[in-house]
Amino acid sequence: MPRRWMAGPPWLYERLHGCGYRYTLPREAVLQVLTQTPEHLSAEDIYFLVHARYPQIGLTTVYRTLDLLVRMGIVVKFDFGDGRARFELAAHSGGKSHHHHLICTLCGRVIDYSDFLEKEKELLQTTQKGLSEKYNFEITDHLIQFYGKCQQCKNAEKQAERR
Amino acid sequence: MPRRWMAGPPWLYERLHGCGYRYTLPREAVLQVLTQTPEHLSAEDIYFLVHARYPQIGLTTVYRTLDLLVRMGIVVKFDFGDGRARFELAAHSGGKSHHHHLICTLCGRVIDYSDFLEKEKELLQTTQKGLSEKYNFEITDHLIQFYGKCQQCKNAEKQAERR
DNA sequence: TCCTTATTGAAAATAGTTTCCATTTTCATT
DNA sequence: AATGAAAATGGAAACTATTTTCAATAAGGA
Repeated sequence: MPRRWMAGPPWLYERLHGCGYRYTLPREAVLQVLTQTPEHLSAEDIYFLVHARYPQIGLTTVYRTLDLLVRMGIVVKFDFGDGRARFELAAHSGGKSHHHHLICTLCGRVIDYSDFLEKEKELLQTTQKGLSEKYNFEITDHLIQFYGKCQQCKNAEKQAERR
Repeated sequence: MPRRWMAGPPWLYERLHGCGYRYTLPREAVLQVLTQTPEHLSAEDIYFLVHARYPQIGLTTVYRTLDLLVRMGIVVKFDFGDGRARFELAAHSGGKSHHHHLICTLCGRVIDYSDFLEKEKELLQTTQKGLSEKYNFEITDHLIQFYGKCQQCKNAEKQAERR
């Protein structure tokens, strides 16, 4: 039976119970933050946002909850190379639809894009098939990221040159 | 003038001096390890191998040296998601030719493969062009990795099921 | 050889994340 | 609604990879 404080996605209760997990406030609060904030939040970001509304929820629990949600496939964990993990809601759980990331190596900015995914799908299919045959390796996931210089950093560089 | 102890790649001296850096024993030792060991070594792995021959070289220096070599483009730094960086010699510096990585999410094993790179090249070109036009983002690098279950882990799973 | 400056090594600091453990909470069963 | 077993929590401490600090050392141009 749903709780009075249940304000997150209505499927969470069922989903947790289906896997033998309990429905708790921290779990709802974390998921709510991820649902309402479409950015690439770090565990600490999420902790602050959760903590603002529920000060009793600790950082440890946020980490544990994120880990659980990732294991359940509800949340996706990314590594943009700055030493801390980022989390976003999986597409099929109400998150942004399938997209990739452009990462600026100068300022760390992350740009989502969802163009050119057709080519990628092709690549994945070919590769997946070939590799599973050749190495008997079962691909379950992939990571495609592009690194470079964003518009803002390029402009800043030009400015610096003029002086 | 080359040192008596120079045993690493002969171009290292020139390369370092060309960038205003000094030619030192730790730098040579680290590069020598990377040249002789085609695996995906962590900083600590490299430290142990270097330390075996030159016990006076410290871990800090290994980190610093790797950082320098990465910045110079001689070494490539990877992140396979296990919390520590891995290093390999860049293809144009005598390392393995261009390849990608299959990462087993169960045992952490990393398999190099260099098939299916044509499709990837196509993808990169299309994407690079499109993104630089649309977002004014200058792509300088990319990361493509596949995750899944390796043959050994699949077999182990089957074994476990039989019991 | 001398001298400036880059480089080094050891120890301490840092940062993100995980573990420990006593307490609290969930929820199936009374 | 009360009970109790097991799961979940929070805070502190631990842990791990990496970085910084700083005094001592070494490189290499003069």
